[in-house]
Amino acid sequence: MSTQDAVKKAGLKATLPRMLILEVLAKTIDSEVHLSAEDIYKDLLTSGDDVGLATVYRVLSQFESAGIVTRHNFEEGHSVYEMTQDHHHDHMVCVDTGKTIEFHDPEIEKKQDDIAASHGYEIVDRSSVIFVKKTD
Amino acid sequence: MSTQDAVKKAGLKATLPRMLILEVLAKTIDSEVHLSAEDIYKDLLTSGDDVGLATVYRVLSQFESAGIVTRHNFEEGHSVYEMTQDHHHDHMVCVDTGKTIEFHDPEIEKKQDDIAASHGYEIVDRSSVIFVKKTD
DNA sequence: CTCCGTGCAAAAAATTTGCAACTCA
DNA sequence: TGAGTTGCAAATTTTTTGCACGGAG
Repeated sequence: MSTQDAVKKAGLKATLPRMLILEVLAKTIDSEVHLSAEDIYKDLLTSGDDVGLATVYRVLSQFESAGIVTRHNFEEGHSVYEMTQDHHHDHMVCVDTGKTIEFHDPEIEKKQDDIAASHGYEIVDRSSVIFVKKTD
Repeated sequence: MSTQDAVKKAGLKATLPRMLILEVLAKTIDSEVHLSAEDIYKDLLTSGDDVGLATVYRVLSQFESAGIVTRHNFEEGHSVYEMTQDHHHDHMVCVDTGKTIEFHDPEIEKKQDDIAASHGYEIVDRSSVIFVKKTD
């Protein structure tokens, strides 16, 4: 499914600002870098694309509702976003360098499912962040 | 160790505002409720204790550095705090009711340790939040 | 023409900071 | 006493909202 289709499927018009924002996010898909609204805004300005910051926030919010992007609140005073990927993954954040590493472990998820079930719940979303530092 | 000692050990004076803030947090230790700076501020005002909101923020920040309290960024636009407990635990947040359930699983932590180690890292902190809803 | 979307500016919400007054050790 | 603390107000930072204009069908 193209990004245009994904946007239309969400009941949103495939407008230029929206496509531009998706492009910026798409660039970081493999780099494990997560962008804030401000980051995306600046990136667009630098590229000569005049998109308002309010629009970036509005679009990200719409995309999040549509499941096109995922929002994270790691720890700073702002949210960061990434394009939603097929496979769920957790994050390892280096407290010294800020580097992010994504990982996935079926066993951990299975355990979490079991624990939720034992309390009468089912999981709708997960957010596991491990703060790490290089082993000396 | 008394709360006074904990504060002094952190190199902070055991002042009235600090003790009051700790008391408010202590009340919620068993309820699995997490308070925001604003919550604590209002609680104190209601009790007739005039502590400035800025002081609440400053003190919470100092307590967090000292390891006396733990800050969480579940998902809203603000942080919530709880007194640091001996045993690490993760959180299950009900998306419908906002209820929080704490749980702990050694196997999950072991797996996380292994994964971090395999990347050359060691874990300094964890934050796993599972968003759930009641099974139908 | 109508609706949806956008930019801009103002508003909110959350948190931090400067500074004079105050307090605990 | 005097370094550490506090309250208040002002400043920041992040995000949301109101509104008039603009573009696609």
